[in-house]
Amino acid sequence: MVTLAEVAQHARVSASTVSYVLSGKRSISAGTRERVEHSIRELGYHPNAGARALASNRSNIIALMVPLRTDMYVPVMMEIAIAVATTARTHGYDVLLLTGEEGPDAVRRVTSSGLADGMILMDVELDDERLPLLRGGVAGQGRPVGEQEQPAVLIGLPSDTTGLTCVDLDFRATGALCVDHLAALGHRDVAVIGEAPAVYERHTGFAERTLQGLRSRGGELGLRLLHRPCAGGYDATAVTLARILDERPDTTGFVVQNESAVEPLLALLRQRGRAVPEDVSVVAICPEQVAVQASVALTSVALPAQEMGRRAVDHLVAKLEGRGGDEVVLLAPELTIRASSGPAPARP
Amino acid sequence: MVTLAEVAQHARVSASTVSYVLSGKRSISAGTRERVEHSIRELGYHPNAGARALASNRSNIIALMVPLRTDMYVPVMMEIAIAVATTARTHGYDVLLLTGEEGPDAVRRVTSSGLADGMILMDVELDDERLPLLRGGVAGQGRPVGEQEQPAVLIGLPSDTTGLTCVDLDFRATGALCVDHLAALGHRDVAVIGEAPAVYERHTGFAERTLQGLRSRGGELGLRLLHRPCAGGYDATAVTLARILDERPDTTGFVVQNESAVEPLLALLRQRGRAVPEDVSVVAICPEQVAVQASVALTSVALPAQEMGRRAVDHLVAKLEGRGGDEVVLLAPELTIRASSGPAPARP
DNA sequence: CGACACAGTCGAAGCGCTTCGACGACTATG
DNA sequence: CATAGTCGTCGAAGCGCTTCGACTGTGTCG
Repeated sequence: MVTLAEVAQHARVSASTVSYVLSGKRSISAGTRERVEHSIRELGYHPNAGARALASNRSNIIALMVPLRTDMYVPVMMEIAIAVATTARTHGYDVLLLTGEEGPDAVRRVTSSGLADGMILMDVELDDERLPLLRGGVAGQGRPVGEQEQPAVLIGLPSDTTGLTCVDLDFRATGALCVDHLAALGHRDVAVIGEAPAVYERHTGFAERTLQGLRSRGGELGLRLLHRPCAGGYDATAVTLARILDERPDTTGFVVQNESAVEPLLALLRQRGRAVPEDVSVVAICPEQVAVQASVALTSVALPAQEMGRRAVDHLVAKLEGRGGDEVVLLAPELTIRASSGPAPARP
Repeated sequence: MVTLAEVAQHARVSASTVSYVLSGKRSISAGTRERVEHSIRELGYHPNAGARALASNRSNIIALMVPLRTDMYVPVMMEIAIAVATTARTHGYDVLLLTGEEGPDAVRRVTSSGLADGMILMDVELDDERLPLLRGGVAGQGRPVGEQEQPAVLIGLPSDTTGLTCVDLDFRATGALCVDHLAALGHRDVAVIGEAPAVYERHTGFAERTLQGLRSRGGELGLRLLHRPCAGGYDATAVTLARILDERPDTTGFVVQNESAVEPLLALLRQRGRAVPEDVSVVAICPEQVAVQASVALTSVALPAQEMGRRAVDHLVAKLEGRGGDEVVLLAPELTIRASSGPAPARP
């Protein structure tokens, strides 16, 4: 193992000089810098992470807490995780992968052991038990003794965002956008095939916010909106669709939020002789890829997974460097019109 | 921040005693142990990771290198990653998430900075460029100067496994198992819908090995086997299926390896009036969940993602603790019969 | 032309932990 | 009863790095 001292010796300078060449925190003459850099390359030196963390009190590691359950949006999670990892690298950080399993304990462990400099949390619930540990110092509202603030960014939006930095798609606007589109095409009866019931029971923000957006805009536009949670998969979707058409036979518009209900829905509609988009229109909220690869290319609002991962890291790094404070970033949804939506059929 | 020294002071013992209580490397009297543990709890002490890594030369971190591309098997990757993370925690390790992006450099960086104690690599190619850095000391075959061995476990199987520890599903046996099943049901013309062409071009081991298994057993049993790569998604699958039925109209058995071709295939067969399983049988190689949720519950060989993640960690930890050496672990495939396969229809 | 700023370098302290050797107090052994 | 061994504890020496203050030499200004 090559150490700083060996590099220093090889370059005939002191250890501190090598350190300053590496960090750039003091000016170094061009000649010295070159000699040192040459020695570093020649010896294949890599600074020891532990020593660095100990001395500088920064680990250059970001913790990423992913949900343990794999019941939803797995590809989206993965995409976010990968975007986080690659973006972090461009800032010189590595990413530590935590699962939700440990819950708040993980936050405490990582914070107080100095394992990570900051953390990014995915799949935040509306009233997440980890939040108290993360909130910035709010005036007159100290944290429990011995707990210090951990710079953090949430991907998702809890109900109370004070002292928190959050990045998320604007799901309210997303819901509104879907409704707008269908209403503009003349649809009056719209069904919403939502996430699995468990997702609502957990009070996952995005699902509820989408619904709010759908409902409030739907109300404004005078649509008849029917929302049904759906576990996804073929059988569950079949049941959900049957119930919907039973209750509201005139339904001509569908908004689907559960990506694992998308393909089953299309197949079922086909089976029932309802052509897409001639008889019914379908708008999905799902990753681009799912929309494009579906058996009917789907009009959809994309889930900008990469963008969210990138933004989360950028904000966290800004915080770590003392720039920028708490902030809620809501990404504007974009609707892409594809082949699954069209004018509502003429009323009989 | 609470330090070891403060705990020691609080418990009225020396710092080293606290350290030994924590590590258990020397015997401690029950009374002292209790006092120390009490102080630790009371002060909310968490050892500083950097200091620990520096002094002990072990970081208690495992690096997990996931493929950058998200073109295949994303849920499987995610499941493996989560299994790795949770299993690692049970051994007292955390997991560092690396993307394939940096390639061999990431291996070098992590190795020589002491960031991680060992690594797990996913999506290994047959002749992966990272392998030379990982191979154990093979007799008479030293590593380049300055490179030291990094304890590693691969998930996947390269062509040359000398000096390597690998964990994978036995894809050869998997292929054979699929063919066996179809042959036993009387199918003579079997088509294989494989992974995307790019996967074969990269020489990803599992795809080629599955094919070998299919072909060799198919040959023994006298089947007519037709293999076609398929990018997945509806359109690509439609093209692939059309070609297959064009070339071999008598095809009654399908083996599908690309999970994103599964649902499209079922829809397309339905459309062409070929009933599953009455007219054609389908066997899939995919995660359990996909098989169960499909529009026809699929007879399948499951991809044991969790199992692979767990095993990889267990083996790596064993290595790190000096137990066990290089080894290739091939998990035996298991075929679950569901609704998508049945006796071949009588010949006209 | 002396005082002063500043760039460039060094030495040393110290980050919080592990671990080695030492040492006193006991217990077993012949 | 002397000797060896064992158990439980301590002190001190680092691990490899960052960073602070100090020092030297050069250029600048009044």
